[in-house]
Amino acid sequence: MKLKNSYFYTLRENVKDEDSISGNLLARSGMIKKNSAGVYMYLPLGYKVLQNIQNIVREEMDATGAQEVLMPALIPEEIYVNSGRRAGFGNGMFSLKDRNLKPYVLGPTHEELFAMAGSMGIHSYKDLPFNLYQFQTKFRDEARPRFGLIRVREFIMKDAYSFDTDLAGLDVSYQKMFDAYKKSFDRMEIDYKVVRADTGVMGGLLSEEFQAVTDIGEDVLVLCDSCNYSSNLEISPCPDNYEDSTEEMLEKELVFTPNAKTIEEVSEFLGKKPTDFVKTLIYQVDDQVVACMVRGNRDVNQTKLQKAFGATEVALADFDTVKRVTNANVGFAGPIGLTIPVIMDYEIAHMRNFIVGANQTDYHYTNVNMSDFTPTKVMDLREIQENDICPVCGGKIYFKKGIEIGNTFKLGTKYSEAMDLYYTDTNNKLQPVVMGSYGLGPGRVMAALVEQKHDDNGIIWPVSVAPYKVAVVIINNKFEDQVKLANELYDTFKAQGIDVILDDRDERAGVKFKDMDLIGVPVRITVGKLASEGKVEYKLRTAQEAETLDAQDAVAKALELIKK
RNA sequence: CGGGAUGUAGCACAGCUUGGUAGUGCACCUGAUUUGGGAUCAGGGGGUCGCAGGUUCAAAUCCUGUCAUCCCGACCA
Repeated sequence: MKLKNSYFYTLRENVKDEDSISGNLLARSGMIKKNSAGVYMYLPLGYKVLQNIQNIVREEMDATGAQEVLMPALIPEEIYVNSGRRAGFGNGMFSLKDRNLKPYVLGPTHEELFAMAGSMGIHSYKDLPFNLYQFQTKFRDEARPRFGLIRVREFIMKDAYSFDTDLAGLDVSYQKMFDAYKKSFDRMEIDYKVVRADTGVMGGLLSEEFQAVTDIGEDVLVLCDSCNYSSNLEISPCPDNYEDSTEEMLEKELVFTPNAKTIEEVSEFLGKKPTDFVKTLIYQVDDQVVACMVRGNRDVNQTKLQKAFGATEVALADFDTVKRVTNANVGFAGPIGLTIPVIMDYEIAHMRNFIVGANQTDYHYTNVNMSDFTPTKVMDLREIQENDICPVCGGKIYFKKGIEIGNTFKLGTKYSEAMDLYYTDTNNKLQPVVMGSYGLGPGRVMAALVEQKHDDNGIIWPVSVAPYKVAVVIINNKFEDQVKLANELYDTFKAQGIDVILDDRDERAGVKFKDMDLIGVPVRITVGKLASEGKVEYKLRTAQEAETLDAQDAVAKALELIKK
């Protein structure tokens, strides 16, 4: 691309409505432009990056033998109603009506359509296995889009679906996809972790997430410092290996704790530690109201709660509900005398003489023991914390933040049964097809890469995804030897099939350097004063200093790096 | 969906309290001087001040409504 007659712009200042580093750098470098909340234009440079990412993924998908298709975004609502997922998505789906008032939705994910497509090609076990994938625009009406390309409402997703006769076949197909994901992310040089995750709305047997490690990530990754345990915080179990308290059990006592609602306030008032308390939190679990007990320094893991009840929605109960079930203001709930189900974390069974709310405004009970109440259910309810013991090896747990860039699911037969996707086995019996689904978000990869790889001057793209691999910069257009040599270098790279920029704008050198740094071109070749001697400067985006080389050597060096 | 804030030129903002010819920086155009890390000077173009009502002789400014965007929270395969 010769810049002089191309669409190219950069912004010198941050834009107001981008909150993240990546959102700002991508906007400032003219790669993306926000169009409405969570909806973006991909401009030429940005679209090239996106395509480079997609092409890597496409190559790895094709290498597994998967076949590319393209599904519609506009889908009759009844398809999701029939599969039972319409309610689950709720307001997360964009819905609309056609001229005959028939309801449609914009697809947020495509298991149903792929199951339908699968049925066209599946009759007997001889038709299996195979794998279909697509790059296609998804629509999700996020409550709060944010962080540039990371949480958006319209985005391209690569989704793949495997079809097998049985679980053993699924394992093979799954592993192939899993490996293809690893290869793809490795080629993009992104820093990522694989974690076990909740299967959520997707359902199924197993879910693993590929998480790009960055501080603005919205997921918490649970990692172990001595083994390779890794899990999403949502599902990370806490082993029941607490030590039993050996305190002598005392008689429970009602104490006046005026205006002390939070654990901090009550512990200060009573001169106790948060670990001496048991929190009782009132949750709305679908239509039920339940009480959840965890130790004072712990938090309830809502995903665990949700799974225990097989619920679709879990949220802290509102003020009025709390008042109704506890007969007290928020902050004084406790297990004694409650008529709703009481779910208790099993750590509490090991405690003695703890403090709970008394279900009476401004009162708590001290010296409470297990003999004072009967929980409905005792289970692993709390959220794992840093420095906890690793559930696998006993090492120490630490957290990192991550952005989910890929997700692989072993779906099993959930969708095939819902969508009537059966095959005839060797005994002439109908069997449900066993499916897997595999998502990957190229836009998130793009944003995550910028979050991970940037400096004060701008983006630092890995060669594999950089929109242009080399920038040939003419210092001063008035000198014909510079213009001539730069054009020769440009043509040489072009002839090699390399994406190259010729910065032939009538700008000062400083402007060109700043721009090439901002957009993150990996190699810069500067054609300046020494052009008459056939010498140029060669500088990597990551390097501090440039080196002076013969033009041919600079080209050779660049080619070696790019074609590696 | 709850709480908070903001909408003025392509971008970032001032002006609003106390109504009276719409401004600054960057970007853009012309010219000159410059020319190796976001040049300087001079001149210039571009905005019905988010939108709709209302008050007023007069509204960017005051009032009402509405839409949009952002932040915090809830939610999120």
